[in-house]
Amino acid sequence: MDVSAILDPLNDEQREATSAPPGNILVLAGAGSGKTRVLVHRIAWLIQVENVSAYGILAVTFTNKAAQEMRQRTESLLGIPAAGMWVGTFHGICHRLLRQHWQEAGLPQSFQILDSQDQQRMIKRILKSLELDESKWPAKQALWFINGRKEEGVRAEHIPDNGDPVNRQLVRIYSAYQQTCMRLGVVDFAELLLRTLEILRDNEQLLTHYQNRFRHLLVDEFQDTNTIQYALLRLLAGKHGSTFAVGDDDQSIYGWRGARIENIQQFSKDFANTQIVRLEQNYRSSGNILNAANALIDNNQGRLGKNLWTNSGNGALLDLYAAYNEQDEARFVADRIQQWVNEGGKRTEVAVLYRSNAQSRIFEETFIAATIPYRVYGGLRFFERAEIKDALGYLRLCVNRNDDASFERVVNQPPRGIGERTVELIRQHANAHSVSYWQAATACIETQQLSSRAATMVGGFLELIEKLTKNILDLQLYEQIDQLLHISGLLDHHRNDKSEKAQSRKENLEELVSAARAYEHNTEDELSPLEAFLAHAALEAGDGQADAWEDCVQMMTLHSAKGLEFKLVFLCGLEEGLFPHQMSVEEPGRMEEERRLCYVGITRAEQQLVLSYAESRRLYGKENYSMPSRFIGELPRDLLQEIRPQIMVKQSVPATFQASHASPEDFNGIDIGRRVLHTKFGEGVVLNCEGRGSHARVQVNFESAGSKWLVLAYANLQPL
DNA sequence: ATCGTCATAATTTTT
DNA sequence: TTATGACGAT
Repeated sequence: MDVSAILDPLNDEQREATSAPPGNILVLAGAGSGKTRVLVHRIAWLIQVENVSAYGILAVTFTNKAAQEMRQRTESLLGIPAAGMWVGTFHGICHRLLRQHWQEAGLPQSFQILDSQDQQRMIKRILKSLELDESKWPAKQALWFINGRKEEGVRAEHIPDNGDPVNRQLVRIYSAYQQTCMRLGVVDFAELLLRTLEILRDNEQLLTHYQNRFRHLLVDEFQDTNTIQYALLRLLAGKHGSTFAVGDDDQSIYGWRGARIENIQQFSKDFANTQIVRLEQNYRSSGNILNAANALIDNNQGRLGKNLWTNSGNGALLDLYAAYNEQDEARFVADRIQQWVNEGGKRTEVAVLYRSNAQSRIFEETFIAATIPYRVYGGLRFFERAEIKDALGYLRLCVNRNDDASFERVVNQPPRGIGERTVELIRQHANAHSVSYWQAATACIETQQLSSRAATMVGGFLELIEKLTKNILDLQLYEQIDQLLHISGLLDHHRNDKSEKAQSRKENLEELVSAARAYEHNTEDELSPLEAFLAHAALEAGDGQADAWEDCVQMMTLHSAKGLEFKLVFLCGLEEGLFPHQMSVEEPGRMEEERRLCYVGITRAEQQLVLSYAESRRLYGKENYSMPSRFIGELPRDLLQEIRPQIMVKQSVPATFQASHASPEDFNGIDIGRRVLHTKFGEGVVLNCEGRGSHARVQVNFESAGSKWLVLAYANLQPL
């Protein structure tokens, strides 16, 4: 057996983890320490050295992308497809189990999946039917409550009445929501996990079967597991399974949505004879960047403890830019990017990271003005777009007449004269008789509860769906969707609209047909291709933008940057209240997560990290002045290089002394009467100056452009 | 049924 | 500031 291909590319610690005897292993893998590599090599080791059948391996990740990558890299290392191995997200794997055991789970065979949008709409309907005031009972809060309880494995009937009327009402909503889901045959994301846990827990035979099958569990991003995912792992591992968990407590940034960093500490208590391996050698960032990250995260309590190191040298210092305002910050970043490109760098190697999405706007505007191509991550994904959801709504209705969410969505889309009044009648009938909208609509027509006009329209819609169902019965998946788009009138609806939006909607619909054509149906399960495609659409929302291939700067939130790396990283908006975010400052325990988020941001950088903050920032229409983020102060001074074009800030002078005259050193040779050169306005003479630090401004009389006040910090004036 | 106006709220996001 | 949703007017 030649194991050199598996072990040779690894360092000692990676090798230790990879080749450990089967058993429970916890790998604490620091940022950039090769955690995916260890997972992949471990799988190869199990198969090639321990003679484990691929059939006995279950590998779990959090994103579809990570799952794909793991499968791909495993197969390319093995040189053969790892047939029979299960690799997927928790949700994907639970979905697969529920499809196979829908009867045990008490689900209809063709159950549908609600994404969070669907779920929220559904909760809104429930709130209405319970006659609750939406301003007093926001759907979001109910959604949060329901998902939170489900992720803890708690059903509505398990929640004790603690006398709190708010709690009581929320439980009532939870209960009504759950009943409706069951009646309609739909499950939400959390339900996929909870239901799976329940059927395994309550069905000895089933549990034993899977425990025997999956003797080897591998988990990526273990620090992100929530209560139910952890419970699921324990259940599946049983007494005889081996669990190989890889994670980094310092990169746990999803506590706010239920991830429990404690799971990583708990692991060695719940999984017998756990061997712990630390991966601390970092292959990504230069020494200075790593030292900054280490120093920062050292401020957190209760860490498992890790210190990243590298043998690739210190590299450049970290840059820190104190911007005057957010525009100045964006301009500075744009300048540095152009400099990077001028020096031969690629734009794809550059990332602009920020705490909240709202910050992207000013960068976008600035980059457009500077003609810097960029790509913003986040936002609506392909299968979440309204027009795509409309089309899928029709298909779901074909598959499941009881899918009220879809019924309501498409009954008047495109508009066919079925107004709110008619829909409300159907809703009421459905609620009163506990039947689906489809059944209610049929009944309303029969009993002539609708006006003749409405009855005709609704009847027409029902027939349309029937006809559609028949028409597409024997077609290929992509033909089914193509038919649907034509028969439903969706395509025409968007075609008739000349607006730019409608144009792109039409293109998206066409893209949907292509997606269906490219979709490979796994014939293993009993689902029809259409049903499988619908599940795929819900479980894997697809990419945001498709145009990733142009060389452009990457812009994203810190959260979405996790797992990525870039040569040049800008970490922007480092201000108290923004990062760390105000909401985390106020809530106890959240500050450490903010710090981990900052740690994640720092460790994205390979060669150069540029930090920036703005002294004043416009937020929600108001000008805000804030202090530099505490995280800046937690970085070692000697790793930082402060960038302040031409001027020096004197911290010792109180702000109240910032009168109209500044001390000469603020202006570094640019004083009244001096001739200066400006890149845009050309030559001029300094007439006046005021302010200090990065607020310092000068009035220059330009020969061609006339007299202007300029902020010295970014005017980039050359004394002549 | 569609458009315009007003109030309101506003981290982070995958499945 | 802005986006979103609810409501009222054509």
